[in-house]
Amino acid sequence: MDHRPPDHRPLDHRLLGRRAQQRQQRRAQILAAAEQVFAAAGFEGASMAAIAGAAGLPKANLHYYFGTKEALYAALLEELLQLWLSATEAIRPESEPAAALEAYIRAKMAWSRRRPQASKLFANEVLRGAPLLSAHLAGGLRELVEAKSAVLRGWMAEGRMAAVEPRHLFFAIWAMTQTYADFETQIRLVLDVPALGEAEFEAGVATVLRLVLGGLALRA
Amino acid sequence: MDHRPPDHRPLDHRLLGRRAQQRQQRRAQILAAAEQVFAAAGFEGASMAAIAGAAGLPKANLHYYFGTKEALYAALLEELLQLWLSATEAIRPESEPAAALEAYIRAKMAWSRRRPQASKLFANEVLRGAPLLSAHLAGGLRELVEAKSAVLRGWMAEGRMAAVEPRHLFFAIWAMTQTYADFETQIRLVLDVPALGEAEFEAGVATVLRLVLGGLALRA
DNA sequence: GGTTATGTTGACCGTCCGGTCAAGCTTTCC
DNA sequence: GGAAAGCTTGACCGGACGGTCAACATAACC
Repeated sequence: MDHRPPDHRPLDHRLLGRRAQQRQQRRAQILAAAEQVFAAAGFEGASMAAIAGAAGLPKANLHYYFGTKEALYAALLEELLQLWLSATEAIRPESEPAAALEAYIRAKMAWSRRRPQASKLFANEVLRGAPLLSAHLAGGLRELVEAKSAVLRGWMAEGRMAAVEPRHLFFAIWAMTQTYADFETQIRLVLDVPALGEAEFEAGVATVLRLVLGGLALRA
Repeated sequence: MDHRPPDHRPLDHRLLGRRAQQRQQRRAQILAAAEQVFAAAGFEGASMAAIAGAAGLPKANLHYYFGTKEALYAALLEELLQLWLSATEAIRPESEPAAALEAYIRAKMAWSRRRPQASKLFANEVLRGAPLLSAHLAGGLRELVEAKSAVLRGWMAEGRMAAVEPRHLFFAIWAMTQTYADFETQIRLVLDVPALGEAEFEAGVATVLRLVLGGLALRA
């Protein structure tokens, strides 16, 4: 039945990697399902059975790959934190302040639009006191904020933007942009629309840009 | 042993109300404990046994007063929603825009400082899609936002503040102020302080005021 | 081809949780 | 004083959940 030629390449990397490849695909499959279920139900509310169902795999298989529910959750969070941190790239000393902040705000808003579950998951974890993430928040995130705050302080010293406490400015931008993912339900109900679409995100971007750029005297 | 004089006032309201009084006190006692536990662990993560322990009562007693866990949670949410809504009182047509918005922002910030658990509880519910609150959000909250948005639109038409979409302005203010309660863990870790105190909230108020008032051209 | 390492899976287990209940206690009312 | 109504509580129940395991399947290696 099988007419493929015999394989004479026992050391071929494509063959050697077959298991590793499947292994990676399974992990990604489980993580994707876990993101949906954890975001919708929270850590406690989500069940391994529900995640297994969403992934189309038996429950015991998840335990084979990740050991425990908590380890699966932690793996997911670490993956998402990388995304979270990467959005600050626009803020560099040689950039124009207004353009850099606008790019940053647009990037965060786009993330809220495209990956709302990821944002919700993150919010949930922080809301609970970040039991699995506090080390990363106190480490990598803090360092990043310090570095980017130094850039903003430089711009302030040069008179290129109003003087504010940069870290609180970040808190404000994070809050305003992530609210369109985390509090999507509330925004949807207040606006009386079935779902947040292009128009709502455009209005959100416009509002956040006006407050941040206007508040920092970056636009007349 | 008991030398108190016999009670000749069978119709006295103070006596008639004794049970009702105790009943109300028990309810408040349970609700206060529930607020702590639900905020710390979320709806699914909280157990009736934990709430009972925090309240210093046997678990069966909670069920006597509230029936089910969900009913207890719903009773708590309704109570908190009233607090939430009452903060908008500062925004009235005859007020000065800058003063009204400043009072509103300070009120919301004060609430984040004094009742962080309540804010977290609310955030948790909305994050989950507001299964028990969507009716109130689509009803009372929406009406209130519409009414207050009309006030802001009036000010804009009179040229007393910059023209923005008022509902999105509310989303931004809610997000920025509540983040000091909901994301307190993250803010604490980034700022590298053991707890958010007077100084941190002052800096937060200053930042939010600058963005909102500056963004709306209400201060030079 | 045979042996070993790696994956897969249904069945099972101990624990915890929301909720119930019956028995007893306290207040109210006559 | 005594009956009725309301409140308190320890003990219990069924179900769901995280996690384990042994048996089996597949791929890798010699």
